[in-house]
Amino acid sequence: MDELGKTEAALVAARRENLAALRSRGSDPFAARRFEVEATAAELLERYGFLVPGQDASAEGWSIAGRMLSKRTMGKTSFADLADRTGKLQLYIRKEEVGERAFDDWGDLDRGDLIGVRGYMFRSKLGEPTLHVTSFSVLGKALMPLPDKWHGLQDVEKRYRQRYVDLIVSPDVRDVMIMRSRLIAEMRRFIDSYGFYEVETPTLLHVAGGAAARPFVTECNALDQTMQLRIATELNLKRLIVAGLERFYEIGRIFRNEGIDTTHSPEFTMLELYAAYWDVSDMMEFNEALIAHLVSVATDGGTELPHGDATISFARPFARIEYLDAMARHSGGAYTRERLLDSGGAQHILRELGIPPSPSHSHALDKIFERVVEPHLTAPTFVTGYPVVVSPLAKRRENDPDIVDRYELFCASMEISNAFTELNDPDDQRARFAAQVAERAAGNEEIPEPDWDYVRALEYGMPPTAGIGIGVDRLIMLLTAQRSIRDVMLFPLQRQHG
RNA sequence: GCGCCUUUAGCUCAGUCGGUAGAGCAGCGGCCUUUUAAGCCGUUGGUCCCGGGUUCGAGUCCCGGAGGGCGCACCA
Repeated sequence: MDELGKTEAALVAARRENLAALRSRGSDPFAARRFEVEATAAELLERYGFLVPGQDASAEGWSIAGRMLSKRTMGKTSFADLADRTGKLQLYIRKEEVGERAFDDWGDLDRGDLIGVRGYMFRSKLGEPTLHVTSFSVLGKALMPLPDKWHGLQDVEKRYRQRYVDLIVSPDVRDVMIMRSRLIAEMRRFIDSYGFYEVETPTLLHVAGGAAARPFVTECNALDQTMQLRIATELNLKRLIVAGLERFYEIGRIFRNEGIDTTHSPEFTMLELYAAYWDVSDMMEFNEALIAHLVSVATDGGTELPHGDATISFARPFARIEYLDAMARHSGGAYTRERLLDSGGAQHILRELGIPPSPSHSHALDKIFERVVEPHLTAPTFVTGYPVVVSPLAKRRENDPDIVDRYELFCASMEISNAFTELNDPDDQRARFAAQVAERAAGNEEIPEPDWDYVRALEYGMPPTAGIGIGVDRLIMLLTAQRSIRDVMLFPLQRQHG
């Protein structure tokens, strides 16, 4: 634990004195067990919105609990702000009504203390709906001082490291986290309405596969074996397609041992969903409906999201463009199919762009796309038809075997989802894994070791299937207009210091 | 990994040309029966991120380091 500075120690000491005073009057904050909460702040504000200044509803008593965020005492009366999970409610208390002993307790309350109060609603002279307190109990004491009541917590590092403090004093942050929870619940509800099961698959794996990323490595003591944290849920989920579950999804934590920036976190939440007998076009319809629905929820029925100084429209249908057409369009026709689908041609384009050479054809294509096309994808856009070299798990097009039936949805220059018709031909899959072995041997550490049992699963027969992965955190960023992925995570990873 | 910015009281921030550290809030002591960043009077509180260096003298200048933010690189 960090040592306290002298000033801070004095503040804590003052609060401990108030704690002792409360205990001496039999009001030990830490002795409280439970409190019967009859209403929330939001409920009382809603219910008594009709009161006019000076009017009260003293016939109806309510109890409410929360944290006292400020106190304004004027001799024998006092106002305070009480915050619960739904918002803030002003409290009003008079010494002559609650008695000296209770009012002394009130005087020993510090900003941040937890209390339960009973009283009735009225509207104050200045028009604020307020609970007139007739009795209260102290339910917990804040020994540590809260940040500045006006400016709140501005220190970004402290906000992430002590998120509990940030959440106490920053309503905006709390609102984002609550909206995140609502949106994920809404995602589940929407998906469930299509008859999907929610499943959970292991995060600890012997070989992390299904994506290209460096894994976290750990030890399993009981097995005395090295394990990896999953980098995708894809392969296990498709085993469940083989198993016959047909429609299911997983919303789970994924771990990638790579860079950290405003759109990348080492652990993040991914939605992966699979539907037997769907193809990529079915998935695109579903994806578009899901996103449009979530935009509607986030904006109270709207179709536009704020993004920086602009707004982005999510009115359906979203834009659609073929991968190769997008490359051609944004290069003035210079990046042709022939050049892109040839490994040497792609490397040559990299040189033209001044990008260092890539270890593989697939890597080169991703670099080119990222540089040339992605910055233009502000409005929601489905980019369709990816080269097979960047899609080792997707099914080739019937009439164009160099291209797979896949799309990625981009928005605000971020990749939001990635979907394809799944490759279910075990021989083709085996061949593509074998090609990856070569790439891995050539030094691309992000290429996973092949999961040969997955190929064996395909040999039992997998129906035609479409699958999708959606980066939940990035989607929440979009829906809540946050510029950093850390701002949609409760406890973002920070370096340990000391 | 590279660049830019940043770190001063519990919190939010000033700190000039290098001259011995300031405000507001919070806290503490008063006054105050409808306030809301309550108000008024008084007052406590400092490892200026850490370590070196230059200097008579460093929060300030120089070097090194740490944490954080942003950008680049990296990142299916």
